[in-house]
Amino acid sequence: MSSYPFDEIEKKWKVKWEEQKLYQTDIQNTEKNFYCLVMFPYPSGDKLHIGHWYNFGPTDTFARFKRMQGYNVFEPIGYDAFGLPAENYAIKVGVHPSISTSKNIEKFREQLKAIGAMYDFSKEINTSSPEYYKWTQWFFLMLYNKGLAYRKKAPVNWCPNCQTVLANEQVINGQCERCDTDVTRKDLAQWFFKITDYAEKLLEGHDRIDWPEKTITMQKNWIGRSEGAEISFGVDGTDDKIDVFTTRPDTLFGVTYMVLAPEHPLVEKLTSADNRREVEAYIDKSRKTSDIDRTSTEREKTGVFTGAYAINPVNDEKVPIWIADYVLLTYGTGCVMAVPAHDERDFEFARKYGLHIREVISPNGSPGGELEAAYVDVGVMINSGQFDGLKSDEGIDKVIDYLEEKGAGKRTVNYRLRDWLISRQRYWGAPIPIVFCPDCGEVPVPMENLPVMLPEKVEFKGKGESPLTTAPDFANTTCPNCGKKARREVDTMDTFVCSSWYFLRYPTPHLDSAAFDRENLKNWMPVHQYVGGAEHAVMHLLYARFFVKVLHDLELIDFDEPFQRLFHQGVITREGNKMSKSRGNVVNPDRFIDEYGSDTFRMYMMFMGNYADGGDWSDEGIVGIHRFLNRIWRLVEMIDENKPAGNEIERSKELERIRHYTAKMVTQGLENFHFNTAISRLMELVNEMYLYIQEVEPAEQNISIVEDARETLILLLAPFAPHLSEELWEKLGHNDSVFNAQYPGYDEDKIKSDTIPIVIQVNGKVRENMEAEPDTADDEIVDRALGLPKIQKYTNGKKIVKTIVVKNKLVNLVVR
RNA sequence: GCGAGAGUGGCGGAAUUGGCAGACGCGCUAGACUUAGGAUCUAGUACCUACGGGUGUGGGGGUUCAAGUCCCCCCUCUCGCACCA
Repeated sequence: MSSYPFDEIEKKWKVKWEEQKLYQTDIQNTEKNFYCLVMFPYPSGDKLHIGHWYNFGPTDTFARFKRMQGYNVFEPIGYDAFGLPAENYAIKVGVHPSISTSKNIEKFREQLKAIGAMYDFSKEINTSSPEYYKWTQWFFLMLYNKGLAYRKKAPVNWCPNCQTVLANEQVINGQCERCDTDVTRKDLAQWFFKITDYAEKLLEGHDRIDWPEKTITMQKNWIGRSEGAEISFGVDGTDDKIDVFTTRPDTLFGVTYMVLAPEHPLVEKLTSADNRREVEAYIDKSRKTSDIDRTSTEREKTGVFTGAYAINPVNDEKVPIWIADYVLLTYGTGCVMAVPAHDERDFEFARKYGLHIREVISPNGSPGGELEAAYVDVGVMINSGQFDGLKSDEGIDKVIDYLEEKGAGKRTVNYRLRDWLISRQRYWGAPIPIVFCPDCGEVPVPMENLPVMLPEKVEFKGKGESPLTTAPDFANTTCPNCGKKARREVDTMDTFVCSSWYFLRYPTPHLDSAAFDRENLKNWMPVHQYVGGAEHAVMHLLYARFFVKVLHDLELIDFDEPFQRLFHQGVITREGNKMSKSRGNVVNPDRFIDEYGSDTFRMYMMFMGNYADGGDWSDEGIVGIHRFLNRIWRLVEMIDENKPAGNEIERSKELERIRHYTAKMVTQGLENFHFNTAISRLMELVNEMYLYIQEVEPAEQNISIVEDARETLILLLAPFAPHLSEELWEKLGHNDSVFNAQYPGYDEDKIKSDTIPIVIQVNGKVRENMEAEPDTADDEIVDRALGLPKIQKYTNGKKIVKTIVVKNKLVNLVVR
């Protein structure tokens, strides 16, 4: 295929842009700033894959568009460089993570440059550099000092493959988010961030950000706010209390038994001698059951009786206390009051074990006899003492009021969200700046001693203990408080901690007096446009919001949401299948960049389909875009070689109309990330220009319209195909970069044509078309339509019962 | 199981305050140019047709002058949640 010299052009402009420092953003600028951000990559040993390109290429097109619209655009890039692959590589091959990581970053940087994006490489970030992780540690201490970081022993998620603990968010369907290994439980002392304190603020902020509805819903569900009451049950024959959380206090009179999670601390104490063996066997069994099995809704519920009884505070009734593994220790108080008549799970359980079922909510106010299934909807309270006859939804409040009066319960809000477990038993992460002193206990490393440097010399064994234990110089230290011998914390931080604040660092990546520059961030934050994968909805995107809200509460920043507008790119498939190494259907970008150039490659990705939906890659499809760019290249040449020299008006009208229409549609398309249709409109403009220069002799061609169309085309193309457009712009005689040029506007009046095609239907079927002037009166349109021979064929001898006119669009004649 | 989204030519995909279904591209067909062309330019391309038309947006019903678009039922796929008391 003959081709424009893309190789030469792309090389030429990459060098020129770098020489001119075209993309170094003036960070001190205060007006019309635009912060356009992509989720920074993990620099793996592999090259940039197509998913990176799909995230970065189209986003750069958007950023360039904003720049040409006159914004001072900041488009930074960096490396989320701490993480497991580098460490696993060290275990396998013996290359130190710091070496492999810096090598990978070098490679990545070269690849990123191939995209031809406006990255300001002078603002690059590397989360694994001490210059950066010093401030990650500072964040830890800040949270620690505010009581938002704490250490506690708890049953935690353990990935046997990664040999480390995981946060709840990082367990997907009972499997490790990274490697899909089944996660197990371990009792370990671990560090947590108190994100639960921010549940309410995280929910409130959702109303003020322009994010995909789906992502907001996922966060809301993850936080899982529910309103209800905490109710205190006595334990028969003891002074113990069992607190339960319920959203249905209106069903309190229907409680016929209680269920505790098997791991609940009270179980040991409550269990009677007669039941002990059975209870212990059950606890043992449920410990061995994996979480995936335990939380499967398919599985039949099991449980055992403890031999103890609880006292219902509203009616002093004695009800048996059971344990069952469908009750989760981690939600609410770890126990539930069971109301089998009005809860499906309790109903199933009661049926199986022959427990009593008492109806207390009736659909119509009268008892319904034996229930076939749990009735969970609103109804009228019955068998509920003084509350009988109340509508159950009103009863909720009344019952809580009564309990509060009696001191047996209170109104509460419960959340599904758990605190964020941030410690990891791995080497390649930011060390947690804490020292354990035999006398002083847990002591934070003083801020001025940061960073706590990762030791170089450690053993990589992958044994489930932090490799930092193998560095005596690191692990053994002195207490910052009393100076005695002490031990350092050897766990490192979850890499999601590093990525929770990187966007604050980009404008001032080398600042050594603070993590970020508060005054400067006033000009840049919140990020105006953030683009990245949807898989981070309840991980990175929730953590980053948490960090920003904490900083805002501490009055260290002046905004409380990090990302104003968020967009998730879709996933690229091949022949309808996800790309994966195991399938062997991965597209290697390099091959296509060699063959067609990076302009073609990035533009084809945008043309494949809707950006939010992803698209299906086709080795053949890409030639369409390559042809299109060639067609533009030739078009510009052809116009140069046969210069228009006339001013004809008739034929050029349509060209002029399309030029303005295209500018409008491309502008709107880019604003909304509709790259694919924007490119289609550009193609239409090119097609029309070809027709014009072929149908009209150069001597007749309207100079100003052709020149304007050509210039507009290049300007509109520039965000999509930056190298080619820059070259063509230069060819047109411009000295300055096309990216310093102004984005073309359009004239609405010129988009309107003199006549509009009107569709004529008879009984809803299209029978004829005609041209009419815009806004022609309805009567006239109908008269003209009735006069057309083809229409008369359908109306002759028939009665017109109704006429519908849609202005400037169609006429429908209903005949009988 | 629950929730959300999607299903349109041979292919990727356009078009939803209801108003010509299939923009744009791939592929295919024809013509032009050409020594040649897997380059380029132009035109055509949903299906059926006794050439009058008729039928078509996963399937079946409905509302309407008019339905890919709205309503009801069903099928398939994708994503999210999965005993959250």
